[in-house]
Amino acid sequence: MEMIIESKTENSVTGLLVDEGSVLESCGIEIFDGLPDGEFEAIVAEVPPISVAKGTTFYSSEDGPSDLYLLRSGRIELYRQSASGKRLTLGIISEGAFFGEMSLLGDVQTGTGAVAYEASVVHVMSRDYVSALMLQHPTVAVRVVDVLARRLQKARESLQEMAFNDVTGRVAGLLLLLDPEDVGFVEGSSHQELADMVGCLRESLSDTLDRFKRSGAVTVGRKRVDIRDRSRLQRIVVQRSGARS
Amino acid sequence: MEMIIESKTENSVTGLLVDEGSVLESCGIEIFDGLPDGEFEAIVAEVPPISVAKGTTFYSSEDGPSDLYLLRSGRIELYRQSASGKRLTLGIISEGAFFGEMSLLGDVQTGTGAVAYEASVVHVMSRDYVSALMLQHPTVAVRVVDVLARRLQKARESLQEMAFNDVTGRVAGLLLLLDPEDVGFVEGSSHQELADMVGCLRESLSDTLDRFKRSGAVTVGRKRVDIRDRSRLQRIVVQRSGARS
DNA sequence: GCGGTTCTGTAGTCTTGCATACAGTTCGCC
DNA sequence: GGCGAACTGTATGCAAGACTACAGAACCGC
Repeated sequence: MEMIIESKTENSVTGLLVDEGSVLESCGIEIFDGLPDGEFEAIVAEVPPISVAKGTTFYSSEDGPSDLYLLRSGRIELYRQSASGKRLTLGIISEGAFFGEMSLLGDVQTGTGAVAYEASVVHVMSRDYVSALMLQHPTVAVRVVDVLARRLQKARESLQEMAFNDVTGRVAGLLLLLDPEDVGFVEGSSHQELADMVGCLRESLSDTLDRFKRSGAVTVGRKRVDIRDRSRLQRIVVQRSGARS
Repeated sequence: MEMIIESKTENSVTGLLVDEGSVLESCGIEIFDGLPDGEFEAIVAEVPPISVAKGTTFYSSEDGPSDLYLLRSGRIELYRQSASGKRLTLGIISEGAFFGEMSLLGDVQTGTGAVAYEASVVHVMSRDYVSALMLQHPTVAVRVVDVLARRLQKARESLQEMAFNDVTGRVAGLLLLLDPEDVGFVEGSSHQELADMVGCLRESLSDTLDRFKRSGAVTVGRKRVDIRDRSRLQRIVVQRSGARS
């Protein structure tokens, strides 16, 4: 259900992952950070950047990824889709992060899709290239471990939320997560997209938002939700997580 | 919801993880396999094995893990628990695998618990020790990446199943997964435990099993389910995965 | 064998959210 | 400015499953 957001002021409730790799240092790629000067450039020289238009599919449900992708700029949506067309957004990968990690495994797993959420630039690296890289630069391997451990953590949190919270609680958590910095609003996502993140129907989501609106917790606009009473949303999340009675 | 099973004849439907690290080679620890002779012994000498009784808690929901654990023998249950006491089994770690990987991250995340499912023996390694180890032996790091990528994959499959399948479909998938070798039965788990794996009430699970029984797909005994018609269960899984109509 | 404990069967109520079906609205494009 | 597409509001039936509440059955230890 939940996307998996990774951000500094992180909300552990939903486990959504957005803005992954937001803390960038020297080279702008999370797993290559801290390499000796010049190394990064040498590595990247081997795999020239490729620009893709919004909507480009990197791999889809039928064929899993066979490469690892480094996102140089733009945003990528990771998702799963059911036979009947229902979609579940697993996460949004943003600048500096990688995706397609299943390709690191010998046996390519099918099931996940990745599509460009907006125009993006990526480096494409083969499984073998990445393996060699990690063996040669242990710090890179350690960084990858770090990122994967974090994503696993988030995925399990999502699982937990899916298991314990009802739609109301999940939506409340999502809103808090999509506005971690407390900017006061969430913009750019349609109800359908939000629904895909929490794993419910669009109608159920609209309905839930409407209830939030009537209770004064939020205000809704087209592709926009303004958070009026953050603490109320927080209370909803707590109440709905496991204490159904 | 789903446990995460890792086994050779793997069932991609549920994404359950059981029998992780079942393919063991030289040293018996998945991440240390393939090290030069003597290296493994040297590493382990630093962290003597510790025996724990069944039911021992390694870390609980309140305080996340601060160490990495290598399971030498026995089985460990990873779980999450809600405020109201509902439990969700994330996975069963078995011989040769590690757990507590969140400790590899700087910020210790809370939420997951780990408890000995049976009498077990573990090595306990500090975060720093593991980091140093990975830097010194890149092959170890690469192995860890491999395992984490696989677990992430499984966790996302569980998420997907949780989002798209109803309880009936999930239970069918669970049974198939708990009997990957087609032994013909699943033994040793109470209805409560099975329910914790699929993320539903015990009553709902009993009910579902009963329906399976009446349809001739299974036979149920105390802590035992015999699978009579495997293909029927498979059909149920497919039908229920996304095509609710 | 007895008593407690753990496990399983059953039943009934009630809420949630899916499925379906439209109507209205805003937006972008021509 | 108008048309079509994408987005949002609303309503209704309906089934799944949570929650509650017991009762019987199998096991365990003494």
